[in-house]
Amino acid sequence: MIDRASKLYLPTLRDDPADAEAASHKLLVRGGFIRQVSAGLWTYLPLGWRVHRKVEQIIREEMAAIGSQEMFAPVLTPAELWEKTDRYRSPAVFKLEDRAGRPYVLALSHEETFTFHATEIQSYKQLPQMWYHLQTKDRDEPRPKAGLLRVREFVMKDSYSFDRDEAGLDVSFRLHADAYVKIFDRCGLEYYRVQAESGLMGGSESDDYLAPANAGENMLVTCENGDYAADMDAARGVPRPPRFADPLDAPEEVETPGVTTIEGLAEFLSIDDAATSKAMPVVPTGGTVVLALVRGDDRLAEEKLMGELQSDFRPATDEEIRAAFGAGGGSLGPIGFKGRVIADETLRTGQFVAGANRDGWHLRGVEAGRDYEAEFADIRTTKEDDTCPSCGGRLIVQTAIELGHIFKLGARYSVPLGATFLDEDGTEKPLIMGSYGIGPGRVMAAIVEQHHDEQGIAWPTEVTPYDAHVVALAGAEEIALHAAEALDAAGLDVLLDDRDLRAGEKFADADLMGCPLRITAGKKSLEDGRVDVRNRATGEEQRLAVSDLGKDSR
RNA sequence: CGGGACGUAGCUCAGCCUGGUAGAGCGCUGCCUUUGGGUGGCAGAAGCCGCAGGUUCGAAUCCUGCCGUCCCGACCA
Repeated sequence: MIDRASKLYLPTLRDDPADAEAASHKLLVRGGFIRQVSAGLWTYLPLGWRVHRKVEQIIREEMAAIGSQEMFAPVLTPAELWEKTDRYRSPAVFKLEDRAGRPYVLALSHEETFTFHATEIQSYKQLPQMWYHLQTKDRDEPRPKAGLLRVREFVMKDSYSFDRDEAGLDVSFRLHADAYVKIFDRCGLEYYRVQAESGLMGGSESDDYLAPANAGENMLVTCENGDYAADMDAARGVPRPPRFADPLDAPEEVETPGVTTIEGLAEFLSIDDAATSKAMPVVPTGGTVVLALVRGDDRLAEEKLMGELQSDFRPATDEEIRAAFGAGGGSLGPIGFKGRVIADETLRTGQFVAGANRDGWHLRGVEAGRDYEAEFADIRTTKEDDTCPSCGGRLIVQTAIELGHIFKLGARYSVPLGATFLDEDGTEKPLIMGSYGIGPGRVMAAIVEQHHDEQGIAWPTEVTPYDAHVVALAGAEEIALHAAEALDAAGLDVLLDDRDLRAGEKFADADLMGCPLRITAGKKSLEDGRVDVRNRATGEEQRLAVSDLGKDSR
C-alpha cells in the first residue's frame, strides 16, 4: 500500500507544544499523531490512529492465540448494574441520565457488563469462557496528564475469564500472562511483570506490566542482577540492619524535650535512626484507632497497611490521638496503648527507642513481645538502599508506565450480579472470574518514551504507522515512485513524501514521524538508479538499486 | 480537592511592572529565488489580548469574580 504525503493530513509542528512535559506527549503532538480536545481528551489523527490499530492488531492476534473471543459491549450502561457491585459511588464514574431521568453510567471498565452476560452461562459444560473487547472507557480522572499517559477517555482491551474454580482461573490467568508477554515483546517494549498490591480488590493475585520510562507514574523496583522486579507499593526490599545500643532489661524513660521527629530524636540521643520506631495512629473506615509501627528510618506503605486492615484508613485526628495515647504526635509508642498494634517485621527483634506516650519523653530498650504485643506484617515502603530479597544485590528504583494489569477477581462480581452455574455435582456455584486490561494508547506512549531521540520517534517495526518513508527530492519524483512501488510489491506499507517541500523539511518530518526505513531518491539517483536506505533506529545507511528494494530491507 | 504557573494570530512567544487603542519568529496565501538537512527576498491575509464585571476620559495592561490548560501533591476501577 502506498500513501502520498501530499494527500494526507500530517500536521507536524516545529515547536514543542507549550504545555507538554513528557517526551511522548511532545513528539506525538509534533509528529502529527494526536491532538488535544480538552484535558485528558485526545483525538488520534490519521498517523496516530494507524499506530493505535497496529497495537490493537497485535492484541487481537495474541488474544485469538489463547482462545479469547472478541465481542463488543456498549459504553453506556444502566446504573443498576453498578449499584449491584457497589461501584456506582466511585468518584471516577461519569454519570448521566436519559430523557426520562433514568440513571446511566459511562463504563470505566466492563466487569459489570460482561458478568451480566455471563449470567446466561448455566452449566459447567460451557466453561471455561474467555471474552474480550476493544472499547472506549470513560473515567473522571482528577488529574489527566502527560498526553496519552493518563486520560479521561481511552480505548481499552479488556478481557474477562469465567471458570468453574480457582484451578481453572489459574489456567486462564496464566494464559493471559503469557499472551501479555508476547504482546509487549512484539511492541518492542522493555517491561517487567510485577506482582501488584491488590489493596481493596481483595487478597487474590494481580500482576502489573511496567515499562521503565521517565514519564511513568509507578515506581518500579528491580535488582541489579535482574532476579527481582516489583512495584514499589508491594516491593519487599531488605533494609539494612540497625546499629542497636546496648540492650536493657526493661524499657527506660528518657526526657526528650521538644523532640518530635525521628531525625531530631536520633540526633538528640546520638543513636541510629534505624534503631528507633515510628508510631502512626490510623483509623480504618468505621473502626477505632489502630497503631501502625514502622522503623524510624522507614515510611509506612499505605497499600500494604490497607491490605492488613482489609479497609481504607485515615490518619487519626489530634483529639483521637490524645484520647487513645494520652500524649500528642511525636511522643507516641506502643506501650500502654490498648488498641490493635500492627508492627512492621523489622521491629520483631531488637530493642528500639519508642515514644513514651508522655509529651517530651521517649523509652529506650523497647522490645516487641517482652514489652508490648503486636501483629507483625510487612507494612514498610522499600527504599533505594534496601537490598534484593532474593540475591542481596543492589536495588534500582525507577519510574515506569503501567502497560497492563491482570486480576484474579474470584467471585467479586459474579456473586453480586448472580452469575452462577450448575457444577457437575449439581450444586450452584458462582463463576470464578479474572479480568485483564491493556490500554493501547498508553502502550503507544510508552513505546515513544522508550524509542525516541532528539529528532523524533523511532517506531519498532510491528507498530510503525508505515514501514517505509520514501522521500522524493526535487527532480527524482519518478524514481521515488518506482522505489515506493518496489517496496509496496514486497508487502510493505509505504508513505511517499511527494510534497513540494525542501529536502530539509522532508528529512526533519521523516525523523519526527519515525518510520523504520527512510528511502531517499535525489539527483544522484538519476545518475546511478540507486537510492539511500536509512535505518531510523540505528542510523545505518546504504545505497541500493531500486530493483533490490524490499528484498531484505526489513 | 490543596499548592504553583500560565491564558495575546494556526504554533512558539514578547508587550502588562510604569494604562493611550496590537507586535515578533515560525506557519499560511501570491510572486521570485533555492533544491540532499527546516533557503533567501518582495507583497499579503490573519487577533472578542480566555470570559464577565469594576476603576478610569481611556484597560491586553490595574482590581474582583469565573472559566480553561499545565505542573506538584492527594486520588487512581
